[in-house]
Amino acid sequence: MEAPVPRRTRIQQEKRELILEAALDVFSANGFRGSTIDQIAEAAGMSKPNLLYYFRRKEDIHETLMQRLLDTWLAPLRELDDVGDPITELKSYIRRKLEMARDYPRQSRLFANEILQGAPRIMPMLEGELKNLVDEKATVITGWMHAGKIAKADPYHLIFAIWATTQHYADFDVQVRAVLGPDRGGDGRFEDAARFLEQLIINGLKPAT
Amino acid sequence: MEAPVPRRTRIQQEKRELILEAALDVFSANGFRGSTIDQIAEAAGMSKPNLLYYFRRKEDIHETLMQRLLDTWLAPLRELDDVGDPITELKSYIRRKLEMARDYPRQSRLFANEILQGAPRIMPMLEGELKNLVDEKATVITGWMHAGKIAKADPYHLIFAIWATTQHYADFDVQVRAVLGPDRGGDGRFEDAARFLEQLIINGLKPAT
DNA sequence: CAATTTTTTGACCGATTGGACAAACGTTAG
DNA sequence: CTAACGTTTGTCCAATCGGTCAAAAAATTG
Repeated sequence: MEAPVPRRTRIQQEKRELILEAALDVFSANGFRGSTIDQIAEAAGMSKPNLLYYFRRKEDIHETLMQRLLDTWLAPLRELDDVGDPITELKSYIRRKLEMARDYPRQSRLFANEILQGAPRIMPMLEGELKNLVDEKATVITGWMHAGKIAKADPYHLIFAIWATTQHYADFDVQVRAVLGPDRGGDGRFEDAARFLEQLIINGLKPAT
Repeated sequence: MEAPVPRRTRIQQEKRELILEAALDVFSANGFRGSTIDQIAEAAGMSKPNLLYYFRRKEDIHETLMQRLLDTWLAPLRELDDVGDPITELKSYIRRKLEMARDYPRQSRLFANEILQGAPRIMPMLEGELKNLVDEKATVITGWMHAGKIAKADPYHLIFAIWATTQHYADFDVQVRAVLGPDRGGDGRFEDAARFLEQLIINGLKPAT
């Protein structure tokens, strides 16, 4: 019996990483169907048959990419801590998500593309891993509300709102930049967004005294 | 010299509408490159050459769709009224946008797809028509802030936040439904979202007394 | 009715696509 | 050196794609 994922030599490891990096570029910019193996191969600096030596099918590349994505993508929410101060916790969750939109826009767009197409390849993960995590954190947030630390509101829609507003700066980047114009559309837009979102959400969740 | 857009007979009008309706289905679900003329033709109940008799190129269908989209898409923001009560105005803007996400999810996804791919076909509209409208409404909102009607905050990022949170329920629908589960993921989710978003944004913009 | 115009279709075309394959090349261990 | 193994590539293939075209069918006009 052989190991299910051989990947023996060091050169295989490296080339696979190279391909995944190139594929992230191509897939996030053109979607799965809009991307060709040739494009990925060229971006990775190798021939198409050579690429297919490391990943036998186009889908295999995408699948590997999506599996890694989910882990890093949910990391910020995982860190939301039960015992911390609610306001501080929410603030740093927003900040972490915004940093991910700034530093990993390709991953954000890859994810957005997948969901937009109806999540054909990761639906099980959404209904399993993702739902479980959100359920757990929603309970934490509800606890804060019952303790009077923050105003009462639907914790699920709160999480949706944080996802939507932060990922917006990666997924809709060209629109954000077009609207802000050349002056305000520069690097400062993430700082402005962070300030705005913290104010909005923290103020919006201030407990009625 | 002939008219630039003949479209003479009534049957041509009807068939073109039929095609556009089918294309909206297909494009919004698969993106531009992910959609084929055959798919659209089949969804419209006609043969491919017949479809190409009404639209000579695949791009022409998409372009027509995008042109119509922008108008209806910006209508809610256009209605944001200078002289109205700020809180009421913002509330009904949120509600209108959320209704569009509920009633026209295909249009929302078509738009999201286009922006995600870098807006190759509508960039001029973003930098022109869209930017002008947002600039105008941002001035209105800033006026409200200076008048002390709502708290001071960046009006552009406020508009982005409303766009992001409302469109999220169309663009990321499958994720929302997966997370909420079969119980809460039903038709009530838009009412819940409306309640939550109004509370969040209106509370978040309450002027410091 | 017949003549004309509009609509529809089957057959076809060149380009692109995902992928297969065997041969060539490179590397390493004996 | 040489045999074995890992890597790379040129060539090829079947399927699919967007789009053409001529001719049939249907509708319109006189």
